[in-house]
Amino acid sequence: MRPEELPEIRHLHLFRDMSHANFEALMASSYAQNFPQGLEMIRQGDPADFLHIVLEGSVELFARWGGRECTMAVLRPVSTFILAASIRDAPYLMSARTLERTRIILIPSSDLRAMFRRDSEFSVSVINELASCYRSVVRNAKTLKLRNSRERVASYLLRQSLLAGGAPSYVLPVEKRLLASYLGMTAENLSRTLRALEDDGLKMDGARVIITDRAKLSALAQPDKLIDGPEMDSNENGSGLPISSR
Amino acid sequence: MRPEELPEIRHLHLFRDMSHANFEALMASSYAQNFPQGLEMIRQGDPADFLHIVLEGSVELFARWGGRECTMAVLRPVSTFILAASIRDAPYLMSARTLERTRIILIPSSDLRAMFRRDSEFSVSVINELASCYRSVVRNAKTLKLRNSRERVASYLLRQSLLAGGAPSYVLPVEKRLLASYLGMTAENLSRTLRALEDDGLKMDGARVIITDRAKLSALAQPDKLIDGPEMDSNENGSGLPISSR
DNA sequence: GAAAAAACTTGATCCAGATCAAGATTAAAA
DNA sequence: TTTTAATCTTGATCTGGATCAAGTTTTTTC
Repeated sequence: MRPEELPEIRHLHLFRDMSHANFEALMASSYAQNFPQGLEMIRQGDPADFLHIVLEGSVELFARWGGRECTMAVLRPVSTFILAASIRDAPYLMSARTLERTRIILIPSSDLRAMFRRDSEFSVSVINELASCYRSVVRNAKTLKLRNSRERVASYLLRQSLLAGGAPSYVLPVEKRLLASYLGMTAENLSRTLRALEDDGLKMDGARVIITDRAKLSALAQPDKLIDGPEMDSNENGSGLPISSR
Repeated sequence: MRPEELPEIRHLHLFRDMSHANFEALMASSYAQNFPQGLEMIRQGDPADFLHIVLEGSVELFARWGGRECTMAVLRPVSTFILAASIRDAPYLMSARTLERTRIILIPSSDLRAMFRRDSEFSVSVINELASCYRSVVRNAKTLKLRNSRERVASYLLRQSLLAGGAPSYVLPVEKRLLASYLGMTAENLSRTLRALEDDGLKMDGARVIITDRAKLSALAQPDKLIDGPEMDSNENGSGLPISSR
């Protein structure tokens, strides 16, 4: 692990409150690994031996069942993932693959578990992190059950715009194919939906999103604090396509 | 709060490992309340001032958006709910209403937060509980995104059968109307789907489920450990219709 | 126990979104 | 660059599940 990487990790909510010594100890048992693009580094069902941290690149969390597959989240630096499984010492519920060349830190789950038993500051951080992640997934489930696909698309685009500082124009952070799967629809249907939204204040130019009439788009998306956030605690994000580091 | 109730609460994973004194302290600041049937005791968006525990009766967690509404979980004694919101000191993401006359214990969130900062045994329990809940919701999201409604119904029925000790026949623990909403479908469609499953090893008699050909039904449901459980740790359940106490 | 109000079922119809099938773009590889 | 392989778009069609509309059964209330 490179020395300049430590502060980046330390800066995460999960680690910023623990003692220096304990942080060092945890990092000492961890190691970095570089993965090429498109590598399935975690297979659902495998034992969760490591907590993962993306340092560079990006990672897709996805789930498989039968022959089907769907995107559950995309993670970008710097964020942790697969925390709950590491803690429960249980099998991964999701698989993970790199979307590009990606650098990952691996923290042995057993060290992690030992650490929060020892460091009560850290255990509080773990609690907060897990609670945030939980709320993220609940939000996600709400969107899936309460909104139709057009509403999911519109609210996603508005949320992204907020994350881009309220900018009326920005570039999609992921391929449309992937976004479609994340939003629970087919790529074809996303394409059509984006086109249809041109009557409602949206313009697409390739991967560029241009919000031409925010009021109109909002009327359709009906963004809701209890689904789309933001969560008060600035940039937690738990796990959502909502890109951004946490 | 009645004295005979304390052991029931103490028995929950969340509380069984903390010191006697701390448990007593937490209970001292808590109080019980009885709600009539059909009362909306929690409204999404309200500040999460209390951790709730169902002692008697049953509670539906549901979400609203726009005019729509959907069931997210049903809780039965003895289980806690709305833990993550209490911890984050954040607004409830879901509403809750009683399905019958229900007795609830309310633990002030601030006391809860103070306690896990003080009692490290307790903080470990909170971590485990949250991690379990998280995994439950992820499972739920997987079912919603990967299975169609017939598959969700079939796998739900098989899961319930397992919870009933593998019995080939049991009574649905909730109204069909509610089950339908939980499974992300309309009541009409659930009705038709149950009927259609008669070709696949299922027989309904009112609220009674009779699995006439488990192999056939399983072939259709393709039950999966990573979606349908069980989670190793015996009866966690986080939040799912899967009834059962935790 | 009768009346009223739910929950449930069944049928007819409709529609959002999936699937199938080509093209059109864009990106990656040679 | 040229070639090759993705992703993305668009159109045509199909279908799972929603919606609408009665009935029927069960539960609740008086």
